[in-house]
Parts: sequence; structure tokens; C-alpha cells
Amino acid sequence: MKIRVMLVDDDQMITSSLSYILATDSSIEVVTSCSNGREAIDAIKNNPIDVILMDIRMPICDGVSATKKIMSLYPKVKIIILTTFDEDEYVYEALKNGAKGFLLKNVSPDKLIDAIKAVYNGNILIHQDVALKLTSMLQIKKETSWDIYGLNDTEINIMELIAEGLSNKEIADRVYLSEGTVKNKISEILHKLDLRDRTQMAIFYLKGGSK
Amino acid sequence: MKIRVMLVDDDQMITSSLSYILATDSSIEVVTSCSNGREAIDAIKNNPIDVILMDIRMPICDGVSATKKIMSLYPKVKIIILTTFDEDEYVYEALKNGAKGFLLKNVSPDKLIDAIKAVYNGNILIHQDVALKLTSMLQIKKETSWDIYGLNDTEINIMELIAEGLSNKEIADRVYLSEGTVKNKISEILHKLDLRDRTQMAIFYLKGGSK
DNA sequence: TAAGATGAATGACGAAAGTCATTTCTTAGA
DNA sequence: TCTAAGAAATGACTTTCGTCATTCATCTTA
Repeated sequence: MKIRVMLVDDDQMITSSLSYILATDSSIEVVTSCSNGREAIDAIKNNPIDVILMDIRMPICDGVSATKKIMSLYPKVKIIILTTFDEDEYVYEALKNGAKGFLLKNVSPDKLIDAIKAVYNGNILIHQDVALKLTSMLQIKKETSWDIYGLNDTEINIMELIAEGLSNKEIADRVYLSEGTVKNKISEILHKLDLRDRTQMAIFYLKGGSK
Repeated sequence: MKIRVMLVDDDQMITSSLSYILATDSSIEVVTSCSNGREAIDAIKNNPIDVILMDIRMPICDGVSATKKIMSLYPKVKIIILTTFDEDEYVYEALKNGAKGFLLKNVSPDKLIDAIKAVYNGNILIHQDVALKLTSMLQIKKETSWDIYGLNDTEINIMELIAEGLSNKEIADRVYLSEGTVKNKISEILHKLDLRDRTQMAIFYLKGGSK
């Protein structure tokens, strides 16, 4: 049983070179090529497909929404997103929508074939450079440097507690300051961040420092 | 140049069987075995390591915090987390902390070796079953159904506006209700969600419906 | 049509939250 | 030792929040 692959890219060059590459492996069979997401969704109705190699930026129906649609209709299909360097934002979205692999378009032939097999086996595989960006994205979410807003340690600490939903009294108990002082600190933070109240502050914090 | 691998697991059986498996591949060399995260952090000081296979649940220093620590000290090291079925929560944390691979402990020898190589090459690889849980986790985070908390459309709408940091007056203007009514609605929501104030509500919303 | 449910509004109230001027306490440094 | 700077505290005050009982209007359905 060969792995049945579908290619989706609006650039004819890409699809033909990919199918040329994939033809070299006997366990892979390229079944169809489509030039946009709409076509892909139609084409998959008539063909059972195992793995889709999908461009992320396409006219008519882009890779992210096509992924979403296809995953809802055919959850067993494994979709590998082909991306270039400058399309970070989409990656996270596509992953959420159920894409199973992420490769840069300039991937080497053997790595491409490895990836298809890994994904076919149910793994999620994210290519080196994409992985770098993804982890850095996640890490940015994890720890923002609040120093740049001129916040000191106590202030950051208090902000964290506000983002946990504590009241001033509760915060005061935690940081061993009087409730009044906590209020003052909060006023200070709000000024520095140009925010209005504790709720906006919690939101700001949880979003990693962006309004 | 062989890939230098470190094993970290408190179960002697696991480390010895893993090193037995890995010995079969000529491009991999098991350098050390440690029985907890603390030891691993110490051991890595003396040995240059490429890939770490790390258990997630260990005494003294668990896999997640060890990953965090090691990634901050030696960002080039690739860490593969070994997990069992019932440890979902940790996976997301570990990924955020820079782990590059996720495998179930019962992984087959050849897949284990493939995974080490893939991760060594900079890819992120997440094993089938772990991937399943991870994507379902991400999908849950994507769209929470607030219905289950008994919230109707207006209430959800108001909650969203609170999570944007609006005041009651501002919300009232947006939804064409009086400020008083908005207050009442908010009281209602707080009861249904068992929360205390608007800040906790914003947090709850932004976290996708989990305290 | 009457009874009952539902959604919106009101006003009154207490409790937090946030602001600000001022005072007290600490501590590093002349 | 004295003092100037900074952190913490205080008190007084305004505003906003959140709660609750009650009213009003509308719509359903027995």
C-alpha cells in the first residue's frame, strides 16, 4: 500500500518539482495536484488521500482555511503545510486547525520523504527553521521583559497577582505590604503602562504585554 | 561524529533498556544515564550532550523543570520528553520550555532512533498518541463553548467586552443597554461562573474557560 | 384574559478600587 | 552623626463595581 499524496500549490513549478521528487520513493504515490484550497477540497471527495502537502499562501482558498475545512470533513487526512520564512503567523493557526507537519519549501528531498512518512505514521513534525520560530513565539508568550516598561520586581510581582485575580487585600497579604501601599503601587503601574484599571492590567499581562 | 545522548529516568530498567536499544545504531552514543533532573543538570556540565531523553515524572527534579533549566543554560541541547498516557498537562508546559520531542515510553526501537535523528537535526517531533492529545488540547483552547456554563449570547458578549478592558459605561454603549442592566448581567455571569469580579472574569475568559 | 415567565431598568447601598498629598521609616553616603 | 533619597504607610476622597429588591414592559400559554 503506497502512501497516497496530494499536492496543493498555486505555483505549477512547485507541484511538478515536488511530484518529481516524490516519484523517486516507491512507497509514495502522488495522486493529484491542485492549485488552491477550493480545488483540493473538491478533489479529495473523489480520491482517498493519506497526506496532503499544502502551500499556505494561495488565491481563492488559503492553506489555513483549507486545512480547517478538510480536517473537519476528513479528520484522518494528514496535512503538511509548506511555508516560507515570512509566514510565521499562519503556522500557529494551522497547527490549531489540525495540520500535522510544517516544512519550508526549500526542504531537501530526503527530508521531505522522511517527513511524509513520519506524519503518515501519526507524528507531528515541524521543520527546523519553522520550529525555531514557533518555540520562540511560545517563549515570547511565556516571559515578556517587563523592564522595558520601567517596571521593577515588586511591580511585576503585583501585576502577576492581579493577573491571578487577587484583590488588593489578598495581594497585600502575599507581598507583606499594607493594602494602601499596594494601591499606590498599582496606580504607579497603571501610569507606566498607560492603562486604566486592574482588569486592563490583567489582560495586558496575560496577552504578554501587548494591547 | 556520533550523536551524544543522555538518558534521564529514575527507573533503572528504562535507562538500561533504552541504552541497549540505542547501542544498535552506530551513529548514536549513549554518554551518561541519570536518575533525576538534578543529576542531569550536573552531569551535563562535564559532558557535551546533543540529545537528552528525559522522563517527565521523576523525584527531586521533574522533567519539565529540568528541561526549563537545561534549556536556559544550554539552549543547543535537544530534549526529548518520554511520557506515558496520563501526563497530558506536562506536555504543553514542556513544549513551552523548549522540549523538542515527545515520545511514549513504549515507542518501538526504530521509531526511537528516527526520532533522535529528527530532533538532532533541529526538527520538533511529537509522537502519534501524544500529538492526538496535544491537538485536542489546542482545539479546546481555540473555542470554548460557554453554553456549558449556562451563558446566553448577551452574557457571552458582555464577557468578551470585559475581556477587552471596557468599563460598564462603555459596555452599555456598545450593547445598547443601560449601565445598570449591564451591572446586573455581570452579576449574573459572575454567579454562573462562580467568580468574584470582572478581573477574574477577564482572566477566565482569556484562559479559555479554565481557572 | 389572567397568570407567569423573561428582559430591561431603576435606585439605593456597601465595598472595593484608584488618586493624591503627606508622613513615617530606612538606609546609603557625605 | 547628619541628611537626603527612596520605600512604605496613612488618611481622605472620588469613582467605579457589584448586589439586591423592586418596577415596568413584553410576550407566552393555559
